[in-house]
Amino acid sequence: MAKSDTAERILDIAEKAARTGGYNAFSFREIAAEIGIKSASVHYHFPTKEALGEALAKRYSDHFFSVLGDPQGAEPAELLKRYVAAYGAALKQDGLMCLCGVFGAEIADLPPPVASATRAFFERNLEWLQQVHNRQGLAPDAAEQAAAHMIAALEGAMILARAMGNAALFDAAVAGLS
Amino acid sequence: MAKSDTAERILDIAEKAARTGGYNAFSFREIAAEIGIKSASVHYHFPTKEALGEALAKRYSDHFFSVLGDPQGAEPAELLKRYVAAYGAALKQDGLMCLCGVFGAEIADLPPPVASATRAFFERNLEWLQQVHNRQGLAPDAAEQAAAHMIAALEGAMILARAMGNAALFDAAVAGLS
DNA sequence: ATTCTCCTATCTATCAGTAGGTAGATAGAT
DNA sequence: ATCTATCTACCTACTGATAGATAGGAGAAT
Repeated sequence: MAKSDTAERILDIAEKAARTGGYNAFSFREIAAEIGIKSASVHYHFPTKEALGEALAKRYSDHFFSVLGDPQGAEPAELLKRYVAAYGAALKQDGLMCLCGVFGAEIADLPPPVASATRAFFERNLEWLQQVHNRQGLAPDAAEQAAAHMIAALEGAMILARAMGNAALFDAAVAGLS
Repeated sequence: MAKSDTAERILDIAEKAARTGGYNAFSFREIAAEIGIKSASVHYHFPTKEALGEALAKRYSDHFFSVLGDPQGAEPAELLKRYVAAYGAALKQDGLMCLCGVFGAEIADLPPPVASATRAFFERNLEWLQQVHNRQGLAPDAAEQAAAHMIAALEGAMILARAMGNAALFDAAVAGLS
């Protein structure tokens, strides 16, 4: 196995906590307790908290884009529907925020490697969406605007829906997007 | 004076920290140190952290809506421009996130009174916008959708712009809104 | 086969730092 | 005298992190 089972479990537990309450919401002790090991053993897999945070953001980003697939693949309209659905699934299936949305909100207080991995997530989002919008015939400027707008609306819709405790608000907020 | 000068300074410092890194980013000790008093003295003005957090969200909300004014006042189009500008100012003048945007992202981990005050902010936003959209002739359902969409896009645009370290992305993301 | 060596993954025990919070004293103003 | 706002001094709980020990398995050398 490339990554040990324990390392994956650490990431799973940390991700859930981070997507609930941000970077300060997961701790080595709590993760360890949930797995049934000692906090020192968590440090064996991830030497520092920022290393764990960085791994978290990278894994989240990779999973996210593996779901979306190639922006040059399926029909643009289908890809955009898939994109909106991916955010909706994160909210409704997991019942959690987008990891990088939470990290993005507190980015100025994150350790540089974590902030950087978070930035990379949004950078990849912008690129992916711009490619899809280009295929729809939008000019580069318009494609960038449309991409930024979609990301913003989706991240914000998650916050709004969670803050109000009303998942239907997510759908209302993104109704016109795809 | 209704609120002592010290209490206002406490709120100012806490707000800045919270809008940078969330609820866990401000502490009684740091606030006290910045003012030049002891942390026990901060507890005199706000007995608990959740009381401070609640006061923070309420003051932020009140300031915000006092800037916006009466939704039945100026022309709807003008009000919407003002609404978008209020978010833009929070980002560009203060260089910070929307307080309730940050709190909203981590709402599931906030003490109930803070979560409640955060929810109230979004509730007020929805109501204010719905009134304005109603005046523009939108049906109730469409007005609610439009309101949710605007809030989402603006909160998300702040996150995106800050995460990417590029304030122009905010403008790009909200270009079509008002 | 047995022994030696190395690696993985965990443990115990501990550290310094910081968190929020409290009790009780005190100086100064009303 | 009382109230306001601060102080000193302390508590318990938790944070991330480290040092050093240990058990068990894998592979190589004898």
